[in-house]
Amino acid sequence: MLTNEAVSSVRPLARRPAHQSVYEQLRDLILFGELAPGQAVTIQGLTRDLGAGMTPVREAIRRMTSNGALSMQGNRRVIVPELTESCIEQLEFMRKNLEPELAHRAALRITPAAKDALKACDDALNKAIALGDIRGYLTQNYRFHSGLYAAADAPILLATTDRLWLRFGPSLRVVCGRFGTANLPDKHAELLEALAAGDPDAAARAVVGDVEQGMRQIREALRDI
Amino acid sequence: MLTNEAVSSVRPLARRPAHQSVYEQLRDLILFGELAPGQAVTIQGLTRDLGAGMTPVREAIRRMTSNGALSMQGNRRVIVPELTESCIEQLEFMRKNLEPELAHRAALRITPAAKDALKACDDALNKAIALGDIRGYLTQNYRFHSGLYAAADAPILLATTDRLWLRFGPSLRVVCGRFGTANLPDKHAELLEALAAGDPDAAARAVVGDVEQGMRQIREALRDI
DNA sequence: GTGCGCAGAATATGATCAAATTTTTCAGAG
DNA sequence: CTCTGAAAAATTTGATCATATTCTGCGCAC
Repeated sequence: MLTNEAVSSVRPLARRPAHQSVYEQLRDLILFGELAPGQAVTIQGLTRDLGAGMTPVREAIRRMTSNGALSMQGNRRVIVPELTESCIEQLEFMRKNLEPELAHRAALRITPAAKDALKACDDALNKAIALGDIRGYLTQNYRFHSGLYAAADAPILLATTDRLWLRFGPSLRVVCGRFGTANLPDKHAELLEALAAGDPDAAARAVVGDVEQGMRQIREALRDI
Repeated sequence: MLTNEAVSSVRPLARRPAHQSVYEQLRDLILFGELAPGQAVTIQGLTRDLGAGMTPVREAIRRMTSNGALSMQGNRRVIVPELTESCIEQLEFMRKNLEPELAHRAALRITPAAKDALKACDDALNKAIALGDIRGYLTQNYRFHSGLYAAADAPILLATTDRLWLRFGPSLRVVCGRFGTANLPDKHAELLEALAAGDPDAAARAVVGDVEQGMRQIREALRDI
């Protein structure tokens, strides 16, 4: 999604700034469950792990705290926040307001090429599920939703939704560790059919179902821990 | 334990980090229309204006771009974004989803002391209107809404709403410059009555009205320019 | 119109200072 | 003698700055 960020395709030869690259690496760490909820994130740790200088790392951490994806304690430590029941409820409320709307708008505008890309993404997702590849599942699932919502041409809704995903990203690994990736009934097929039929309302309904299913699994996984 | 308490109470002026202070100053500049849409924001300009070092300023700017309150161009310039019609539509959609919900929740939980504070805030707001004090009007209006929503005890919804306000903040000065502050029919009184009556639905309706009114004025003001 | 510096701004580094945490030390009670 | 717990040293980490480097935009010669 990355709507706030510079579009590299405008100038593909320009060397990307380090802070940008660090930010994206940190984003992936959070989004795909490489960082555990409650874990401390230190500047010097990231400079070591990512091989970057201190300033770019600081900026990336600041951006992430601003996104709510990291939280700064009263003492100046930064941790990956743990989701409370209240957080989950708020995230579900917002997701159910935003993502169906994005799907609805996307269904009205999506190009055939983008539909094909989504289909390919869903195939890769199913393959990852079959292989028990959690990282692959999380990556493709994000790319699927991200690709769909990008077609809505609504950058502010998109950026806001992205931030929500960053909030529950760290908990997804826990969910997958608990349930595996096998028993997830697939709302994506329903969504792809709605897109093929050009039915925005059906697309929105499919996304509502996907969101409800996802948040229910997060809730249950965190309740058991 | 006791020694730690003693030490921290002896020194109640816990020095706030500069980057935090700079961020808050920058936030106020944006929120209360001190920065015009389209205006360039430079690091060195802010270091001069705010008397801060470069690192804290850089971090504050990064946080703001991450909030969508500033936008970084492909080249490494940072500007205050101008609202398009599409942006306004998205902002209105989100505000009408979020702010009535916050008001509803706040009405269920707000304490009498907080109600009094809101009333005082509304009085100050009306006084600012009477004096034609635009800065005071913007400040009190933000404090009124912010104070109400804080009572909802929903930090994620609150943070998201705050970011929306940052997006249209720079355009408010234009609105006030065009219309003055006199002809704003007051939804706040309606809201205060709903709070006094303990009627969450009425509070939510009042906020819907306030949002519609505010966004309509932004739309009209920007259309005329 | 194209290419070449030049000024200015942004990026990034490492040093330095300050704060917090962890480890060590040590006195005294049991 | 050992164990406990708090004070103090040591270490880790964060915050800030000065400075070097890189990039962009613009003027100017050709």
